[in-house]
Amino acid sequence: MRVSREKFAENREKILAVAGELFREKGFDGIGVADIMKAAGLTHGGFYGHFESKDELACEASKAVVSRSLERWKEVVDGAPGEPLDALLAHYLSHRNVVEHATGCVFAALTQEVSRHGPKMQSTFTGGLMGMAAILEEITPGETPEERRRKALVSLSAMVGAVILARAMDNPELSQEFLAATRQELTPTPGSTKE
Amino acid sequence: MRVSREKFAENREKILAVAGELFREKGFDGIGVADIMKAAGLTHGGFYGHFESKDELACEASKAVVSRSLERWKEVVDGAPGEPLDALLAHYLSHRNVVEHATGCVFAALTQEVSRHGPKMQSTFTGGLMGMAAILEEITPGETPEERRRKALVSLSAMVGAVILARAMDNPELSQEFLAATRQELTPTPGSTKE
DNA sequence: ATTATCTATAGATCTATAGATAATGC
DNA sequence: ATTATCTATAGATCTATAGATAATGC
Repeated sequence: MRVSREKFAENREKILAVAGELFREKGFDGIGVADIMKAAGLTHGGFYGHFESKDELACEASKAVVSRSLERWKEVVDGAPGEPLDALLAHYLSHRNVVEHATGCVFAALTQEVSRHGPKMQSTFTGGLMGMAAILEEITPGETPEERRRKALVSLSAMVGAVILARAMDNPELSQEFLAATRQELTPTPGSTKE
Repeated sequence: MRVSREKFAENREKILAVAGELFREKGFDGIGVADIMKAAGLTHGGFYGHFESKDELACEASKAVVSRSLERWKEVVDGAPGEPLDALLAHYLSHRNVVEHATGCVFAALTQEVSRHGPKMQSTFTGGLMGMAAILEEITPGETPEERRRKALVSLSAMVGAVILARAMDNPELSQEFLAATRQELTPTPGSTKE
């Protein structure tokens, strides 16, 4: 039951896409190769023609999702009608990003597992997070580059942290409170350089 | 090879202590019952005399670690020579908390897995995080209770977020930069109510 | 007699591979 | 002939249990 070269490449992309969602939803250790392949509409055994191991899939799928996430941030910032930082905060600190684990922020879903998965995974996440920090630096007010860099790292920590904590809450009001508080505190006061 | 009532209780505590460390180090799905029992110096089969299931152990071990973590925060705040918030930031945003996963902050280690482990686990983490937010509220400057509550939730998000992101970095300088930036930005400017 | 622990194992699940199958592309 | 996928399975690991063992505590 061989398929064409083109279909082969298509199947690989499908596996990556499905894995990107299932890993975010259930964690790297929470989903197996067989179930990923089933979700992709393929058989378990076919997997090893595409990837050497589950670990390689985890790295490739993460790289793809991190990369797409960074592009999305750039789109939001570039397409913002008003203040880019306001648009980014509204985009990221959303109800959707709290409840939709499979398609939500990869950093809010998988960062805690990264240090357990070796240097390749760490460098993928480091690259992604530094890309996001660079975007924040550009749109964050501050008197010096150092101050903007500092605020960018703290905003990034607070944004990802707020979504992670919001996801752990046992009631939606508290989740919402984390989002609203973070959005308000990270929004610069107009007419003031000091936050 | 029965042991005394007292030793039985001691064994249970040992299992909880060892599980608390191994879960933080390897994640709930990254360590098995057999290895936890071996680390506690007991046999695999003996486990089910102490706990009904691995899930019950995960809940009990989390509850214990969360509770101890909250007590530690209170100690740090109550025993601070100067500003309590400075002491808490120094305590939490430390190199130790980035590299020592097994004995470091349980929220920085396991929060992302909480939503996948049912309502009992969620309520344990919610309770712990709300306790920490309450401590922060008391020591955070602000003109109204609402402002202090808001700042407490954002500080908590930024603190936990910074440690989580610092742990994912592939080089120690960036880890340190997350800690230093967060510590500096969350420290209130003296003589100003507005941060 | 009760009970905490141990040995041994059932049954499920997971990663990875071997060999068969069948369609592609030279 | 090559190669992408499928079926089937090996081998490891994991949770949970059954039954034996031996020390405690009435």
